[in-house]
Amino acid sequence: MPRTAKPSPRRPAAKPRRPAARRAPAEKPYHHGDLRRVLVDAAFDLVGEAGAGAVSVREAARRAGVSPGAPFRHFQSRDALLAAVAEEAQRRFRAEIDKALAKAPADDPLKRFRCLGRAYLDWAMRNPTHFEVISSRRLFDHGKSAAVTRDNNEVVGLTESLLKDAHARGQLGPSDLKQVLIGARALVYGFARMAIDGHFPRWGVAEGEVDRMADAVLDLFISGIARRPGHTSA
Amino acid sequence: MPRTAKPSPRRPAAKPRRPAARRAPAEKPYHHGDLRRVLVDAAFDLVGEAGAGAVSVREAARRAGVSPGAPFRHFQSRDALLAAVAEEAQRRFRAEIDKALAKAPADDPLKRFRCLGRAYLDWAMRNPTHFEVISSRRLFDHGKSAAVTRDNNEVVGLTESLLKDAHARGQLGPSDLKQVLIGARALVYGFARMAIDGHFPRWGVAEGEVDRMADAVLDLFISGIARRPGHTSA
DNA sequence: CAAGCCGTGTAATCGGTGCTTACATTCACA
DNA sequence: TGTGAATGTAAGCACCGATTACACGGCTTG
Repeated sequence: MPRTAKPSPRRPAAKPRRPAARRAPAEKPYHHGDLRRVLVDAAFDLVGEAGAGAVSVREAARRAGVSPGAPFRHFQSRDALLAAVAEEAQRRFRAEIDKALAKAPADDPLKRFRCLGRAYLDWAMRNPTHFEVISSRRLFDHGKSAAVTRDNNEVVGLTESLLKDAHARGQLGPSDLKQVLIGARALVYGFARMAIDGHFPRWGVAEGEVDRMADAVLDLFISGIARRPGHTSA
Repeated sequence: MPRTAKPSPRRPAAKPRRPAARRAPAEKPYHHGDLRRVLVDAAFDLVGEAGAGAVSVREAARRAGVSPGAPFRHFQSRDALLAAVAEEAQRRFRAEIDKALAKAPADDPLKRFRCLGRAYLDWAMRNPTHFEVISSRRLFDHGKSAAVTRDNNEVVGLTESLLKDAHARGQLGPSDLKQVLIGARALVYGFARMAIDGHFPRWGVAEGEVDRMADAVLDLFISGIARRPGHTSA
């Protein structure tokens, strides 16, 4: 695949490329300072600019100002490079989740639960291509990255424990917790993907409405699982 | 991309390219019978075998027994070929939806609504790669195919009208219909994508449980929007 | 029936891609 | 200070999408 056949912006060079180990930056040291890092950054940017499909080893090498074979010293394959990008994306995603939860009321699990969902949607809609990388396999094999897997499992555990806390406090109705967990996750993941995959226009949701709709749908779901007058909580 | 680097079966050639003009299809007529159809079928199979990424014009040509340039007489680009595959997939998807609705009780909109969701999930999980083709843009531009767009809009309209009917019959609670529509769609789409993208294992849902979980989640959502004792329906 | 247009196939070619191998350079450590 | 390991370059393979010039032959038309 011509990989969307970019005109290949190709930086005008001008890369000091680091203070050089000892003296005189000397134009172009044979060894790149931290090629691995630069390659991941370049690939990360490529994902942001045109999606995972736009990532090519050669383009990353071009942006790093290095020969086409060089990246293979650091990444066994294109997929490995993409996996590194996924790890970076997953790290940032996780950080935003944590930040949002830090701002949420510490003593209301159900509100924290909702806040988690909202933060998830916010990040996904603001970083659609990176979200896709960390979400859909086929773009890269999640099993290949222990870091992504671990981070993911932590988010799962976090979600689960918030739900359990809410249940313990009597905030939830009689529904099965696991079903609620999966339902919530499906709802949020589906909403994010609808946005990313461009489904909203044909479902009658205009660009500017998406944010409010996100809130409304979260509220709808939560009101559906919350304890209601007239029901016991178990 | 080596596009999964197939060993490239490559027919044993033997193309005398005989006159064979008049009768007896004999060996190999210069003109293929219906190359376009055969190419779409081949590409359709490729999607089923290894996903949309595995579709290459050359492989489709190989399977059709024609030269690599031949497909371009029928499809302007690889994307156009993929769009044709998407149309075929969308057609089959739509057919299954209609079939399922034909079996559903005609006088219970809410049950028909649930049945539609279940049929959606069934088809998606049985045809993950084709579902992905008709769902995520980036694989092909939905705007390029009027047929896919039309079919999609019909499904949207169908869903919407079922919901309206349910509301008119007092089967629903006081929630905003549009929010219910989007919530339902997000839930179902998200569930399907979780299955396709391999999320269920890390969310604690084993292979064999997915089907029951699908039912449970549908019920959970519907019970959340259905009219409940103690509430008026509007 | 013959002529020839034109749709549809082939062959050759171009540039882009992932990836490998052989070689060159430099760093870091003994 | 010398040397091996790490890391870059150069060249090249196979595959891909896409384009072009040319070959075939079914079809209409005179």
